Amino acid sequence: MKFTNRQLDIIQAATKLIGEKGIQNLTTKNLAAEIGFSEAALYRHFKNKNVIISSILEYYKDEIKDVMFGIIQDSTTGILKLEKIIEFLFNRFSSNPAIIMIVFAETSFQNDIQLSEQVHSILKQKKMVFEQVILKGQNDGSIRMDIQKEQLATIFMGSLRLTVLRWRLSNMNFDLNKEGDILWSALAKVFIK
Amino acid sequence: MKFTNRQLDIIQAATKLIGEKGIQNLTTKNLAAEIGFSEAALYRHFKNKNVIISSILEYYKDEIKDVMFGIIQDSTTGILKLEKIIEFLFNRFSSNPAIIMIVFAETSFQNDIQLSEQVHSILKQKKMVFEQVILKGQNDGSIRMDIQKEQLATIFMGSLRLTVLRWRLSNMNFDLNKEGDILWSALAKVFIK
Amino acid sequence: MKFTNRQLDIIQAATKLIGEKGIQNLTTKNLAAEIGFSEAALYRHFKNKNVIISSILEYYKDEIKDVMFGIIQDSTTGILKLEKIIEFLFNRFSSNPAIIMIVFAETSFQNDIQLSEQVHSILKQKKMVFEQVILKGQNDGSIRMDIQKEQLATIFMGSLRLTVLRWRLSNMNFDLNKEGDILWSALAKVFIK
Amino acid sequence: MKFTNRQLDIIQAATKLIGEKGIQNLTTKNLAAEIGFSEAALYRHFKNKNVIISSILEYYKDEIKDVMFGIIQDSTTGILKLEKIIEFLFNRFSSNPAIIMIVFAETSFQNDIQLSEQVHSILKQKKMVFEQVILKGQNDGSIRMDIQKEQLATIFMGSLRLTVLRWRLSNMNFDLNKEGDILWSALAKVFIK
DNA sequence: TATGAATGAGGCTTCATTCAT
DNA sequence: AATGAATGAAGCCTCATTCAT
Repeated sequence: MKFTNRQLDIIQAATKLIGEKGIQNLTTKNLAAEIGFSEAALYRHFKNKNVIISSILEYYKDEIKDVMFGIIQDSTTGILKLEKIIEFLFNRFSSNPAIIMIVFAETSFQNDIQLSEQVHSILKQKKMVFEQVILKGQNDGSIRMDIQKEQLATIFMGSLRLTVLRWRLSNMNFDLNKEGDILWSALAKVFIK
Repeated sequence: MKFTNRQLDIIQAATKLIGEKGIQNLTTKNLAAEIGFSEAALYRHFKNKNVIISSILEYYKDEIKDVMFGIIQDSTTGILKLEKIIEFLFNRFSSNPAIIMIVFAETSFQNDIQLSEQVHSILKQKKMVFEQVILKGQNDGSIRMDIQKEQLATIFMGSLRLTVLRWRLSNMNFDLNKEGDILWSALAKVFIK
Repeated sequence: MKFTNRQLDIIQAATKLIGEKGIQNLTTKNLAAEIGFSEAALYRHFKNKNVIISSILEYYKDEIKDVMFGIIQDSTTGILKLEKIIEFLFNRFSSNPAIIMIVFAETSFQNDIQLSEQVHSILKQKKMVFEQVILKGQNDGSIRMDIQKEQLATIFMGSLRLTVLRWRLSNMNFDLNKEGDILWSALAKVFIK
Repeated sequence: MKFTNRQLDIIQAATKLIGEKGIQNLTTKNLAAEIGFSEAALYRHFKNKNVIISSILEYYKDEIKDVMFGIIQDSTTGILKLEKIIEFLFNRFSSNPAIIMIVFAETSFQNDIQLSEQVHSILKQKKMVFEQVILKGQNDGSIRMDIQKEQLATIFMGSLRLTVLRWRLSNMNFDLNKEGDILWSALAKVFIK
């Protein structure tokens, strides 16, 4: 196990707080109150607040990575993998909106060099995964080859992110899964050879 | 004029601070120090800090809007308009990276309802502009019609945003304009009928 | 003239501010806004804020003193003088409630030794006036002699002050003049021989 | 217990500060210094400064109420109750002058609607207690009946308050208990049938 | 493991006042 | 006579963190 139960409690509570009002809402006071114990107790489980944030990032990175690798291995063609991934992600965000602000948190941690680098590294890693999937798709003939995998990955991730962001900003007042379907039917036309 | 000179000084200094380390770096103390006067002096020019942030958002909204409308009217086909816009934006961000964190600041203001709505409204407005441009492109035959303008706008804005974000996170260690060209050649293939 | 016109404007505006929300509401900013000019302008007319407060105290001391001396000389018996005075005062407070907080401001200026002494001196002076009136009443046979003038003055002033205070605290939601009449009919029974 | 020990420390220190120089002297900085810990520590014991003030008011309201009810039940006739009460109050103020500014603080909180109402409500409650005592005195024949209990209460409380106020303004340079006796002998003559 | 108490640093804001124009 | 700009001091409050119990 990477985290103790108590640490998982904290990660979950922190996710909720960030999901509600952004990182500025993640104070030790709010966090302790959300969990239902004292602020001091937090320091039994994590060295400091930055380690908590860092752990949150790791936690969701792993969680999403695991599912994505499952999808990648199960699906046959590259284009199908992308379809399954987008389906999973929109579903995940839809059922747990709080994690959106963490998964797309790149701009939130400029403050702190170490967190900023961690966040950048996670983004690069995700991009590489998508590029590999797209490359396979180009090789298996399901994805067009006249556009480089890097640009297709940018288009895929970028439009996905923006759609999810709009959903958050609208206070989730449209059906994200439906919007995801519509986006995918557009992306599919764009990606197919 | 919408703002006094001193207000423009403050907006510029605030932009710099946010550009460097995010909104958490925009404190009254840092801001006053950046401008070179006392914290109290800020309050002669703006009612409070939220009004400063709000003004920054308005300022860059207007600035970018003006140029975009110029481009929209000058260029002939829809696809050319998009090309000019992307060129302008990458150039703008490249020459003044600080504004990136403001123009893409949507996640930064969840804290504050009013700012959050302002930021959402700006995003919606931008999306509509892109949709109109795309619609014209579809009517003039320069842009494909088998994908709805809304989805094309999402693809356009999303991939543009993600590219710029990666540049920031990489500490601007690649040539944003060149990357913009590459992205555009991909998008062009995607958009053309 | 003791004060210039501009100084009288300032005294009047300050009275209004204090009347509305107490001395804590008398800030240079509020005062300037109330008058309709700049804060800096205040310093053309008064050396500083304490001098303004001091002037307010003097102004109303004089104003009330003048009327009271008129009453004292006009009326015949001591008891009639008291009646006229109480009538005048309740009428004055009723028509201009703002001055109540100034005329009864003794607890407001503890902060500042000089103002505190000024306020004490005004109170002592008022008390002496009432004692003289009562003494005359005792001599002319209209006021009982078995209680010392000092105690009768305390009873008179004290009950008057408390009645007016209650009126202010109730947001002036009863008829002060009527309540003054009722109080006076009680006091008259108490004072008469 | 209504308050923790630390809260009582804070109430006591605040009382002292207000007693010395009025509410304007009750700043978080002064208060923390008086107690001997940091400003931040205050906020572990009270939510904010207004709650501190509110607590002070409650504390002394209760304290005085308890004693007064004891007196009311012990004494026989109405007039005797009044005598005991005045004796107790002058003694209390004499031995702890700081609380005077709190018990007579009605004009100090106009600034704040909630405090202002609290202070008004306390005053009304006290008035009612005195009116009840007086009513009993009128029924048991010890207090005159030709003046309404409301007016007698005003006379009683008003003259008491003014006497105490004069003592404070004079920097306590006369013997308050002795002055209380003198006042009472006057009031007794006034109240007795 | 947990907490109550405490704190230094810093947050935003208002205060009365000054000064050049 | 008046003002716009500025300021040092101070206001209230929250932050992340520590430590003794």
